[in-house]
Amino acid sequence: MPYSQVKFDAAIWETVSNIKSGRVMSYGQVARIAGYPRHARMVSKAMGRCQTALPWYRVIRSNFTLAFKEGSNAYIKQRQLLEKEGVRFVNGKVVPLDSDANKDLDELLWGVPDHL
DNA sequence: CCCTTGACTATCT
DNA sequence: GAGATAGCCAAGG
Repeated sequence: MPYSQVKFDAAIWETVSNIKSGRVMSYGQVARIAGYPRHARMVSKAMGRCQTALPWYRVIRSNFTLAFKEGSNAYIKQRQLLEKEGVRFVNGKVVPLDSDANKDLDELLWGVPDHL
């Protein structure tokens, strides 16, 4: 089957639009779940082509950092949108939802890891 | 064709 | 843990 950008885009948009508020997913995960493994790099392209509203900001790197250059407009916008949904950041990295058990008191109270 | 470029990832040093 | 390296794959020059 030849690569169809139309079908690829549709699959990606579908997957991204299903990410629930306050949750995030990596580019690789989106690509894989959409049925296109190893197409992480293409996910951003597909999202850029989407004309309707899409929760693009819920897609981040596999290492829990944002894909845009830190300090850039896009980075700030994405971070604000995520924080508005309750996503917390520590050291520029998104805090996984169920990691509370692994965090010490200082980090829970102040959002600052002890080892700095 | 060959080469470069990414909103990427995994695996070394 | 920060770099370097090597895969990855579609687009565009």
